[in-house]
Amino acid sequence: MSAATSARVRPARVGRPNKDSREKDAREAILDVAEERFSRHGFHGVTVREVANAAHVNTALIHYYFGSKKELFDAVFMRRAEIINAERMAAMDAYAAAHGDGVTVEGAIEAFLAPVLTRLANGGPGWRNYFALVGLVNSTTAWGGEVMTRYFDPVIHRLIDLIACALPEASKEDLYWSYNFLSGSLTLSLAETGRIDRLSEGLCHSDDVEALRPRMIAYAAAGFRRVCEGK
Amino acid sequence: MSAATSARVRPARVGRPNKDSREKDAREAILDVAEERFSRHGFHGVTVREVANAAHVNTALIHYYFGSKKELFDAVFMRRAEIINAERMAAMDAYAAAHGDGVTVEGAIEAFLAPVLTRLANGGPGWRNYFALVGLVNSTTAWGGEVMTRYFDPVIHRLIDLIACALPEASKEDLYWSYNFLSGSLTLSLAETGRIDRLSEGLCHSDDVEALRPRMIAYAAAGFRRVCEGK
DNA sequence: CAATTATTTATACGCCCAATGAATTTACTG
DNA sequence: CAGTAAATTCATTGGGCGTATAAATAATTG
Repeated sequence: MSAATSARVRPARVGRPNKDSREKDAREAILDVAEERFSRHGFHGVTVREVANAAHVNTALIHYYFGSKKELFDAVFMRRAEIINAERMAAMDAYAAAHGDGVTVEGAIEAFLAPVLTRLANGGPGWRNYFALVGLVNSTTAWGGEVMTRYFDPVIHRLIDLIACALPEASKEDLYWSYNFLSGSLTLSLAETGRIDRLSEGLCHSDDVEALRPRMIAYAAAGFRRVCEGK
Repeated sequence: MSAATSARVRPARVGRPNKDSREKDAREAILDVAEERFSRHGFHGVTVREVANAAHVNTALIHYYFGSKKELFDAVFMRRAEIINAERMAAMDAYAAAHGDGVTVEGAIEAFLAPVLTRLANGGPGWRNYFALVGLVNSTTAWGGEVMTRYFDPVIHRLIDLIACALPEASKEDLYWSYNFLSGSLTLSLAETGRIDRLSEGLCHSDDVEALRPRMIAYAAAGFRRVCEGK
């Protein structure tokens, strides 16, 4: 189906487990390295040779598993998207079920953010790299919007529906624009460019999730209210 | 000083004015095309050949004027940064002078945003491309934070000082985090990924500055207040 | 243990990249 | 109108790119 002739879909765990006692699959090692590189330099700033070397595998192995560089990128993007989307859906469903009629803007946003912030804080470097990649893709003019739409729209519509319950007077336009502002704030925080560290001369740190979390929720909730209630 | 041996700094306008009666300098044409391409595909997603062809110029001419691809990128980034920075500084100075003791969060943010939003709405495609490029760079992990710091820090500190007048109780941390959220919202809007168009199924448009402006100001001001006043 | 299948490596192809330096064309200057 | 300097082109260099193919190696299966 895909571009190249091969691109195997990981058969049932056969073949030798890897020469030098590497604990993970070669396939997973490739994904990890690619994730880290793509998140820092973007799709075009990374070469498949570079990924192969850093993962200690042969270049051809990447094409054996993924078919092409583009398909490798997609595999990186998809791997954790499915996990985090399921977690966010569950968190919002649980919040809605628990509060039914009395949902608040703050509660909805917190449910929407919690899985991401938890993974960001405790998920290890893989998850941090992944979120930085999402932040980068989200701002990429050429194909960023399209990719984000494909992977993340359902979760976002769930959030907007939830907030619409808390703000029944809100217009669709106001809700979408407000979400766009929230999205920008979030993805810049995820990108971890070290910008706030430099700007604040060391007072704040991009990786300080505990400082980020309450401020992000308060800021976004207040913004939604003001835009959507007009007061 | 720079990488290549040459990289001329535009001498006094000599030489032939350009074969096929082109009105602009070749140099400006190169900058315009590079701006557009870099803003869509990032530094590594663009080749100097591609820029040369689109600008109807020989590849070597780019190296004649700019020395290297990296220096071309820097020239693109700097060209409009100086203009917009001066305008923003002037706008905030004027606002501070006019309101002295009675500055508000809304007023400060409006002064900070006004020159950008005006250029975005009425500055033509060059300015739109430029702002999209800023949006992309701002989210680029590898060197984005550093580049933004170098070019835009003074304006931002001016804004934060102004808001600090309106919110004298605010802590530095709260101000910096809030600014970071504002910055994310703004640069995502500038990036014009078409995301909000797709998300809203055509209801909202990324290039609708008149819809963006009042919502952006209201959202950010409310966020600042809530985070910095804690109420 | 032979046959098979999955994994990994070695090697190479064809293409395009950024960058150079010399040659050439154009316009200005005295 | 010759001389000079800027602008532009041409031809080339060396290297890295993504991808393809086939051989070699290792584990599984009958």
